[in-house]
Amino acid sequence: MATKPKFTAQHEQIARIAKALSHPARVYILEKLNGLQTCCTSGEMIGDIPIARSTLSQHLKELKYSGLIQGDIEPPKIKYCINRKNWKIAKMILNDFMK
Amino acid sequence: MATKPKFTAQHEQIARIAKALSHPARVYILEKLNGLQTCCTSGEMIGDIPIARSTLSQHLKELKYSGLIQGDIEPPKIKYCINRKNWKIAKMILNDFMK
DNA sequence: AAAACATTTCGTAATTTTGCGAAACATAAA
DNA sequence: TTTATGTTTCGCAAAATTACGAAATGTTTT
Repeated sequence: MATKPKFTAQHEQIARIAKALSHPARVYILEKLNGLQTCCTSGEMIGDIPIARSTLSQHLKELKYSGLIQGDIEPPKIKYCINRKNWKIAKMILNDFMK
Repeated sequence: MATKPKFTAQHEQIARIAKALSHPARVYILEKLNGLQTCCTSGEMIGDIPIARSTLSQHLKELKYSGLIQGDIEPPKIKYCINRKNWKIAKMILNDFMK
């Protein structure tokens, strides 16, 4: 019996991770938070990229939703950091896929 | 003088590669062509995924445009293969980014 | 020349993404 | 309590993505 095929959960997971990395602003954010080993406020990021504050905020929200970053509130600022656990998982999944 | 920042070429390159991987149909195609070490026609792929032939064709076109795959015409079929050179480059760039 | 085959292109629609400025929110300082 | 600071949410618009079926393309077989 020919059942209707679906995308596999694995393919969807890889696609979701890739999507998080699919915009230069998000690549910049992730690189800054991961590469420089620091947490960082949106105010410290906005000077480096050609988008409005509200747009940056949207990208941060998306990355938070993806689980790759997290935001720690330190009034009146919000310090964004890499979520090390999920970053490691994403790294393994992508590296394995690109083998 | 405060000049308007731009996204860097590197950030844009990473984003472009990630975008190619950001849809489950394209993940499936790349996995099939790379993982199974074979070339493959669109007719051989269509049975495995829940999209129309014309939509699959669009995704193939996008992957061709990204440089990650290539299509060799063998009338009346078209055999799609991984572009090993570009795949290797993409792999290095992504792995380095995810370090 | 007609029919069959494999695939793409076209036209179009629905949805998602990206972007901005204005307004709102929350906290701290004056 | 007003003002200042840092950031997000809202409302909206423009652009890009995803999707489909129908028609077109190019090739081989009959």
